[in-house]
Amino acid sequence: MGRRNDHSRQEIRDMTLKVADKIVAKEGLQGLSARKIASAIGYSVGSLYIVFQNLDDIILQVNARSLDKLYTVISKTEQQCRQPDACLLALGQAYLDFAMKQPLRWRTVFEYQHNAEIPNWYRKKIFRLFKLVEKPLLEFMPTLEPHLCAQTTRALWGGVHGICILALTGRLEIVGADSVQNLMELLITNFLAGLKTHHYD
Amino acid sequence: MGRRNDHSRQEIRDMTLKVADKIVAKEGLQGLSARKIASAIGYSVGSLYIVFQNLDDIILQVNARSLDKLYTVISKTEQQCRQPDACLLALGQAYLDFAMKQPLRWRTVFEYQHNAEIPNWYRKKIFRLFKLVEKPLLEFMPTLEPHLCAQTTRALWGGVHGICILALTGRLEIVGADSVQNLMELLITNFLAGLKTHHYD
DNA sequence: ACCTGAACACCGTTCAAGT
DNA sequence: ACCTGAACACCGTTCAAGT
Repeated sequence: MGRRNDHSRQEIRDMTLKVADKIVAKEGLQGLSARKIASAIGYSVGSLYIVFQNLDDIILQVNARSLDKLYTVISKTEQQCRQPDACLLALGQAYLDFAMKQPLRWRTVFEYQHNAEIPNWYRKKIFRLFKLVEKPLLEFMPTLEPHLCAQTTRALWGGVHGICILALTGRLEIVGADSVQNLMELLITNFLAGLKTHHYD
Repeated sequence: MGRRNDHSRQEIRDMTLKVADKIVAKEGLQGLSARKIASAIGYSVGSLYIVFQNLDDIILQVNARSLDKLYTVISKTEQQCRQPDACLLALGQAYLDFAMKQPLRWRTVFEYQHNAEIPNWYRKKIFRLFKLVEKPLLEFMPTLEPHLCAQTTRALWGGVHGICILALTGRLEIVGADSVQNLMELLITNFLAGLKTHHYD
């Protein structure tokens, strides 16, 4: 056995990630295994460990692709709206929409606990997402100092995220919430209305 | 082998849950396995499946105990405060505090995806928690109709929950949030201030 | 009747061995 | 040099067989 040279290392990487991405999207983290990926790309399990460090590494790459998809959706939303408060609401709804349409992909991004440290190129993908929210928030509250603006954005994101994850994991259903979109609107509009009452000068 | 009769079924149940609860608290879901529980209680794996349906069943029981612990903490908090807005903030902080002190237990409650349907006795444990939040919220907004009060409570819970889960999974750190408690206060106080601006009559 | 533990169908990861 | 697949140490769940 051995010595096929059918594909370059880069080609094996690409095939692996394509297959892993598909499995995560269709079956989630639970459905992903090194053996399954290997058989799908026509190589042995061992080969994966030549090209990637481990499964953790592969999942990080898949999650990076998911963040890119999310960025595409979120930045389109940000470009389409004018008024800052409507924009923030639309961004929250777009985040929810992405989570609902790609539930397994989205959950993998947030539920998988990476063992290795998160590399900088990955962190950058997160930060540029935040910038898309900080911008309309600053328009909404022009006197907000940068640091408070950043923290307020993170608080709002936390809230929006919580409603998404509870919806996806069926917890909102259990609890008798009638519409996720409704809860999202309640959270965002009340939060923004509350922010306005401060009118920092 | 077989026929020991050292313990009644109920005793085996109790031992199992005690051990499972300890493992979940110390090692989380990942550390929990039927084989590990079995060896800890001195019975074979097969015995667990005589007394419980499967691991799913065992985890549900463990999560029920966690909800009881949470209820104890939350109800104490609710009793100690007078002003409704301060109370709601304190409840959010108590929820966060529980999550931070029992991270693995708390995460198991929310991250484990049960295969079987959630039984009614378990749902009741959730509803009585909500009542502890709906009460001060109604005091804060006395004119809120019951249904909107329930939905508003769920929206606020979603928000609070999101900040907790992002904190526990290290996502807030990655994102450069400086203090979870800070974010929690930002979220709750702004949400409540926003609610007040509606003054439904 | 009660309990066991081998069996089945899986895991992630490694590394000696084959071409 | 490149790749394999058996090996190791695990999984959840079942069920024939032993006392």
